[in-house]
Amino acid sequence: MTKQSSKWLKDLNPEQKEAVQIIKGPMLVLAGAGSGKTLVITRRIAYMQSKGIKPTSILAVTFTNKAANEMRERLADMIGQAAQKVTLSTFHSLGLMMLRTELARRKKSSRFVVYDTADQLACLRELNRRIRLGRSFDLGAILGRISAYKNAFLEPKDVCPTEDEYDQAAAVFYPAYLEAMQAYAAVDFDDLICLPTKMMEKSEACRKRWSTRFRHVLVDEYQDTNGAQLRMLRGLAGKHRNLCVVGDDDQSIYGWRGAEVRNILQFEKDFPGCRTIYLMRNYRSVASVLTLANQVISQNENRHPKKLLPTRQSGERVKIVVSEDGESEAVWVAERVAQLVEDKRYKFSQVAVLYRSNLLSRTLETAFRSNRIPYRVHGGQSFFDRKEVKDLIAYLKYCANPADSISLRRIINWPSRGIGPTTLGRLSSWAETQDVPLFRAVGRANKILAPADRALSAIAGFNALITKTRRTLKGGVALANSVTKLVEQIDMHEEINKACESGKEVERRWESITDFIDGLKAYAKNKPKASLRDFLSQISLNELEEDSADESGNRATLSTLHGAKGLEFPLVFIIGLEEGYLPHDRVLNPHATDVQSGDIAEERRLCYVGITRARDELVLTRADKRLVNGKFRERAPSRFITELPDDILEVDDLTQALAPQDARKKLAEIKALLNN
DNA sequence: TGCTATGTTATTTTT
DNA sequence: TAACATAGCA
Repeated sequence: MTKQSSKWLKDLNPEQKEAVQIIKGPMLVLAGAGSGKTLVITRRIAYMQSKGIKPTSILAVTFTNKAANEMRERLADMIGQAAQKVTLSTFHSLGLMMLRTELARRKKSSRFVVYDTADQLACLRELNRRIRLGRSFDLGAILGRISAYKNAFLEPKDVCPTEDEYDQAAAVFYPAYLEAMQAYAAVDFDDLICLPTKMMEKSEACRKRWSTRFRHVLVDEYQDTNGAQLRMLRGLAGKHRNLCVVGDDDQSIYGWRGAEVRNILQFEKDFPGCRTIYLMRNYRSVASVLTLANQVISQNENRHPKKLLPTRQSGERVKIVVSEDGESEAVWVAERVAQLVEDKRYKFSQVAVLYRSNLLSRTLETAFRSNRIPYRVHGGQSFFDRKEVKDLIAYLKYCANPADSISLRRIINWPSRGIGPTTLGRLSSWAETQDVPLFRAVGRANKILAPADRALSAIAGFNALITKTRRTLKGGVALANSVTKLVEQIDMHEEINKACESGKEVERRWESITDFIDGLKAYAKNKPKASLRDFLSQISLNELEEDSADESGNRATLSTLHGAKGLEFPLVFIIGLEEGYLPHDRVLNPHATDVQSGDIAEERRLCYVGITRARDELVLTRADKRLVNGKFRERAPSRFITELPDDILEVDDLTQALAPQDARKKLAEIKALLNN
């Protein structure tokens, strides 16, 4: 073995070594939480390179862009420049890249835009006007079903009729949706996986191109892949079989959006002769945390039975703190954090508070603010989801792709310029009968509307604005300038002014716009060659890095349990350990609209993921009652706690903290204080 | 056409 | 509770 190669095996345990060293053929790495998974993946790539494999022939797929960036950084620390040559991306950006490349190859236009969920819903809303099924449907539920059809590669004609009325509605919407998306020249997230996969399945030459380009494929978080992604992998790596997947069935938490745990449980069947490696030594958490984690997850069935093995000392017993209500829970956590930081036990940045639902972050934020604890909320509403930013993006999308009627509808009367529903209705029915995109009608409005129509001049103004903007939007550094101009021309500031109640609100919203333009500037500076369309797809795929300046700041993290996947913190709080949150109410009482009913096992895995984020100290909390939908409700402790052996948790019941005589004493103390 | 008031209605997780 | 939609009114 060369010196170069052995360098990448240093300080690894035997299983890790094996996972790094065997680079040919299919491999399944079952990597428990905190078992050095990222280390193994990056070392493996470095090792491959040292063995003469070209970095350009390596593809590593991760679940989120953040994970991809992180991995690239760690890889760059190891192999420097060569790290840039490795293709490291999410399934979705990989699919987009493949799609663009293939279309260019076939000399077809790649003038499409990527629709995010909000755009998809707008598209369905549009169709809903036309389709008008007897009653109103939850369009989100329909969208979920359409997504399921797509991921199963079902054509509208293949959709089997069922009794469920949502299934029936979705079957009606499905062909219309496909048609509309085609007309808008738009693709959705599912298309980014399915279209390139279909291309590979249809054309052996195409499949070969990609599987030769990527001779070695690595997939992280394999437990979160869905059926379509498996099919994509089959196309890429089915022949050369140099496919290494890494994951943990116990951390599968995206079943609700179509992830198939089955993929990881059956990998050995899908790729016979595969090597399976267990990474079960945990280097992250103290033993007490691992005991709890193992206990919680062992209640699940249908899993590879396994246990995390501690390598660190025992640590303190995990506490469960019981508060009176949600507010006192949040206050207790905030005060505790403040105390521990003041005692120099932790820095703010070492602390995370995790919860099942975003709803719970509100009270927490209030409590943190009043305790002057700096924090950042991970997840939640994204910057690009804010209304004003979305409006601005709609302008850009329309400029990039006039066929995008959804964006056109969004902006044609925003800010209001007197092009109301009546006018729009006339234009769109003309477009529909002529079977052309809406923008054609907008372009020829003077032929369609009555000559005296007051909307005509408004439309002319709108068209002029777009033409002018489009000319300047060619990309590069000029991008930010022309967006600034656009913002001035539509007088966005005034528009925001009108829409807001308070001056503070105006300030906040206006800041989003300036932030957006700043982001655009930074982007153009980084990638001077990038086009407007590149920029837009990066936004849809969440690929833009957030400002890294405040990431390094010393702040506590508030995050959903889902958002915390892959992260670790010395001190972790998990709040709301109650029936209704963990497991979530939606799982206990499924709705008729749900595509698939969730399952308790996934909720338990979510709990497990949360627990295993903690390095040194873990605190669980719950409240006896809580404000739910504006009403106080009694809350029962989570079954994930009550099903555990008694001695595993230390109970700290704040509601029982004061016996009556103590309470009287306390009261006297307070009175004395007041009298002073 | 736009605004306001009223009612309604849902409240999980996100590439 | 609060966000959102729709109907009704100016």
